[in-house]
Amino acid sequence: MSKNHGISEAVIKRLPRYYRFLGELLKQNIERISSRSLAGKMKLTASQIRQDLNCFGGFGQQGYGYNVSELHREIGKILGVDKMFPTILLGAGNLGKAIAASINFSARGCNLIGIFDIDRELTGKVLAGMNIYHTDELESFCKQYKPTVAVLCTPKATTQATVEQLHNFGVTAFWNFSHYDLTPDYDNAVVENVHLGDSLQTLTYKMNVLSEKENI
Amino acid sequence: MSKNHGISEAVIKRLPRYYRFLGELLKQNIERISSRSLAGKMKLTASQIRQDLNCFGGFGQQGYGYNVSELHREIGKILGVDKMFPTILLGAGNLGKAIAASINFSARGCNLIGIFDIDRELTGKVLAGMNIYHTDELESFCKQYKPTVAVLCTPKATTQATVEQLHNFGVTAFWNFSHYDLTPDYDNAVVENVHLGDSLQTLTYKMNVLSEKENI
DNA sequence: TAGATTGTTAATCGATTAACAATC
DNA sequence: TAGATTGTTAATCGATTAACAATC
Repeated sequence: MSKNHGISEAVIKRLPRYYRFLGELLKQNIERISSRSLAGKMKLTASQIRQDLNCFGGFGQQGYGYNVSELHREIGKILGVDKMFPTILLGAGNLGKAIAASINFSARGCNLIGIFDIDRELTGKVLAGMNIYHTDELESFCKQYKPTVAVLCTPKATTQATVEQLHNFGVTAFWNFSHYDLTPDYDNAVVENVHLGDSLQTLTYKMNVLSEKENI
Repeated sequence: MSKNHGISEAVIKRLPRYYRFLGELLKQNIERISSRSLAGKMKLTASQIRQDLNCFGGFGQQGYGYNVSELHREIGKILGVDKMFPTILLGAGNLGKAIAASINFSARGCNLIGIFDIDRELTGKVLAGMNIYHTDELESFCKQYKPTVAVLCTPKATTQATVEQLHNFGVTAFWNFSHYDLTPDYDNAVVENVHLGDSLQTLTYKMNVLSEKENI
């Protein structure tokens, strides 16, 4: 796991949210904002916002606050929204299809260039404007197009092997939706595990607590 | 937001993962496990596991460790996997369809009983074995079936209004996939926001850090 | 009994919040 | 200049880790 230039995971997780809120303000033609007023909108503290932003530089100005469009641009740069990481998606099942169709990859520095599945029924069909390739073609595709990001919508059982293969082919970032918990042992790899089932269960846990409370 | 019986958010977020790993061990017919050995598998510390579990009770035994099937059952009970919260899904777009089809709701204490969309093109079609209803029927449906959990795959713009409406109809848990950040002002409501775009951006951030490091 | 491993208290570490001097 | 608000240091809070007595 990379050391993230010393920026804590907690701060990193908040960055995309800052970026979104600033984008909203920009749309509303709001020119400047204070940490206090942004904190109000985002349900954070002004202190935390100033601390977070100062991890990356002094974007504000005393007595004025932050220039919305400048701050938005700076955070965008930090997040790499202007990048074009060649990205592939593996597993064109229900979730894979939905992600290919509904995520705006290019607004997030990723360029989706290929979709793969083992099912020959799907191979050749079109999804999100691109052909679905058979997994057999993965190696030659990677050699030619050199993707660096992979979206994993693969079954639990095959994920680990797929990751090892992809890593050999030069993929270093894994957005993992499979039920397999990916903990990369490579130094030069980054992982983001998304486990939707776990997310639903934290909700049901809270729901249980809530309903117990009400039954008292 | 509910106070979760004093259990910290960090612990709650780890519970579903404990449950999954214990389920795996159970499948492998492993009878008992020590906090040390579980920590090795889950890449946590033994200390943390013992602390986490002791929030809910003394499930282990000195000198022995934890009985896998007992601990699995206990955590399942805490998460409420045996519940049957009536659940509805709003928005049968790409993501809504994928979630309806790919999430095992019943294994997580939820019983998906209805899918709704404003698009009359979709109304009447079948998804995940059930009819898609028009949003107009939401009120009468809620009065009859009293769902308590809602999955929101709705557009950003309509989410807040939908939540207010649903809350009036008795829905108290919201699994929110819309791009709108839900921060419920009700006491008797729980929310889990899932923002897939944000998740991808934390990955691209780390990818940027990684590629900068390599270019040194 | 001796060995193992928990439950739990104490120590450490990190993240959030508060305070305030610097400065626009 | 006076008022506002940042950047930054110090204080607080909470979560993780370490240690160890209790006990199976």
